[in-house]
Amino acid sequence: MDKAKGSKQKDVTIKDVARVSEVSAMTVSNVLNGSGRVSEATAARIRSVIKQLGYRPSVAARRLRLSRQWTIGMLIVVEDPNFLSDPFTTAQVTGLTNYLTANSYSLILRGMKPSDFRTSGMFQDIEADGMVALLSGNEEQRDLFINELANLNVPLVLLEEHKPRQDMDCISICQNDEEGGYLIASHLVSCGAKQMWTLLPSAEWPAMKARVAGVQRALKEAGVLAPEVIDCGDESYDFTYRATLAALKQKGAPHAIIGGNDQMAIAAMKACKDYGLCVPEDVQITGFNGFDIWRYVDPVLTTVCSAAHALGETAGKVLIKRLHEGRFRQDEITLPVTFQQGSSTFKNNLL
Amino acid sequence: MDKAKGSKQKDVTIKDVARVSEVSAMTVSNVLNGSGRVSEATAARIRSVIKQLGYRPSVAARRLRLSRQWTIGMLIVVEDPNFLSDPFTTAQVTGLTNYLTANSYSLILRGMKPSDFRTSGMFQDIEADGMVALLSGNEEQRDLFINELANLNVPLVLLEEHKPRQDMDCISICQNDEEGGYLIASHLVSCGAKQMWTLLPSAEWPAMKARVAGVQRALKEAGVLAPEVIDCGDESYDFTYRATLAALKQKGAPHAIIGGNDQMAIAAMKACKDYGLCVPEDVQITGFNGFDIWRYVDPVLTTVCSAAHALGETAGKVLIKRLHEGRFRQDEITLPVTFQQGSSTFKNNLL
DNA sequence: CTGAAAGCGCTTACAG
DNA sequence: CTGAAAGCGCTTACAG
Repeated sequence: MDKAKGSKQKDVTIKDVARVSEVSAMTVSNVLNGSGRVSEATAARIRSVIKQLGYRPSVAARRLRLSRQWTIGMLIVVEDPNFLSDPFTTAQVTGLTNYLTANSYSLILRGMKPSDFRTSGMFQDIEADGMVALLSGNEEQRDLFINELANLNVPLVLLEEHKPRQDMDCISICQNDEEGGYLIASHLVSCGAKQMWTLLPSAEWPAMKARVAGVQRALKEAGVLAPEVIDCGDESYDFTYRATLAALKQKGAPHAIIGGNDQMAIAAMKACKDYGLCVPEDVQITGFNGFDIWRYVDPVLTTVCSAAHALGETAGKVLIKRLHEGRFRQDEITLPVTFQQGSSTFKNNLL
Repeated sequence: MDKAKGSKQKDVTIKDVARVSEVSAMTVSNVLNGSGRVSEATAARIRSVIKQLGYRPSVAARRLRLSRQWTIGMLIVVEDPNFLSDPFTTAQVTGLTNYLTANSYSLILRGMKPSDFRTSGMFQDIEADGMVALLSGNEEQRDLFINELANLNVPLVLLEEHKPRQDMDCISICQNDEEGGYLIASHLVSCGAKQMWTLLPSAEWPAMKARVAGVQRALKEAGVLAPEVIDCGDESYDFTYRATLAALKQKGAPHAIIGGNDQMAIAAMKACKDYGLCVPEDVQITGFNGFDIWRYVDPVLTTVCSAAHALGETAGKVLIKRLHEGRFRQDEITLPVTFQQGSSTFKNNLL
């Protein structure tokens, strides 16, 4: 019955191999795991029986015995049900997965909306050796998820999010978004912009907040007006386009528009064009992230290249290290970002 | 020692709950699984002990006992190490993951290059109840992976790939790419195009091949010249841009360029502009897939909307059904695609 | 309504 | 160099 239900018909176990090889199960186990001493003759015989019988060890049994899963869970919390639509997210997932695969770990992937939070017990079916989380939503919502993850009692890596409490078995891996915002704004100031907008989604991303903070720092240093925040609702093309167009109509064009990410910048660029403005002559525009997409538009976007793949890879690296060493060595790791000049801003960059 | 290595300190087991509740372990199990009859008083007591002790059942133990994993594996084989960079891929992953999560299954994700194929035993660490695969590479390479997956002895779903052999416990889930190609080409013919190029990556995607076949069918029916295939090397922006520009210089502009997907069409559009051509006046351009990206460009791309999310969701649906029913009911499912008029082609569509 | 026993497939000490 | 025994944490018949 259970078999008919689609479970593996894994008929051959270590005992079968042992019987046919005329040894004990534990000798087979020793051959499999290289532990203990087994004569080469016996080992060779066992190996051939394994091949002949098509024996494959049960990882479920090994997991139970060793209480290790060789599995890392990744949770992505975003409003968009298509939770992988942002290339910044996918690059992190890819970086993590590639690292884990190379180190014989598996990745369990799960996406949720901030509002999907239920009371307790959400991830208990995952049973991983560690968790990696990429969260959006307001601080309260993110905290709920972080607490829930902490309840799992496994090491936790927070991507683009600060570690909330010292006593947690947790590390934070960020890129220097604040610096990125600073670079962008300094560049714009050096290009003569005095009045700027920042385009943000309503959903709170810690990364976006940091970018804005960097922008503000640069403008303050330069003695330029703080940027006006345009809330775009969600960060989709349509919403951003409409919000930008509405703002243009209401307030007239600023000197520069700082997109929360490349996609938003591109939507804003289209809105500017449709409003009759030339980029960069009438209004300069910048993005953030620097994936392939920034080149799809004309003029090519000035942006900041994110270390997304490296974020994911680093997450995997520190997590596996943590699993071996018993604790994280740091509370936070920050990866650098780099400024990328395009044609959507001027080039008389004084930096 | 093992604990220090980062395994869960799951100290409390079903036995602990049983002891504290003053019942046997199996009564606790009955409460947990709703099976068997337990008096409401006992059940309530046990539930409160569970909460108080923070007991969480071991899924590893349950898996071993039941020899079911509640896990589906997804394999993505692409040349690009950033194996989630194509939105067509991510939408399928998302569709699958969302469906699985809603049905209490987990998704294990793994990406590989076609050339990463090793001899046998590649996925044995995955131990899932079923596998879903999205493959690229030439037919021979894809066959290697399919065979390897078949060796796992679990039901297999092939996305955008035909089932190679009748006797496999396997189903193929495709969208009607051929029809999509047909719609695109018919549209272009109705818009006056007589000489066309198709832009393809060197890597073989079954989906792309089907699109070309549809294009050819339409042109043949219309008595128009078969399209010229421009091999772009890989499907990245840079490669496609350069290949298109080189072809323009060598052969002059065709009436229309049919991109293998939206990204390639956008790169080609940029190449045409840089070559001094107007779109669509001098050359019409079409994409394929219709994710948000097709709107990022100016003019907006004429394309075909793919059912990517539905492909992934359907994969999950038929797989879980198969797990319950013991066999797949069909060999293949084909989802429809829809034509999407943009401004990168004319609109005097006679269809 | 509740329990004692067996067993899922491994690996880890401990003997020999 | 090799093996018998115990146990990882569950659930499934089978009794009572």
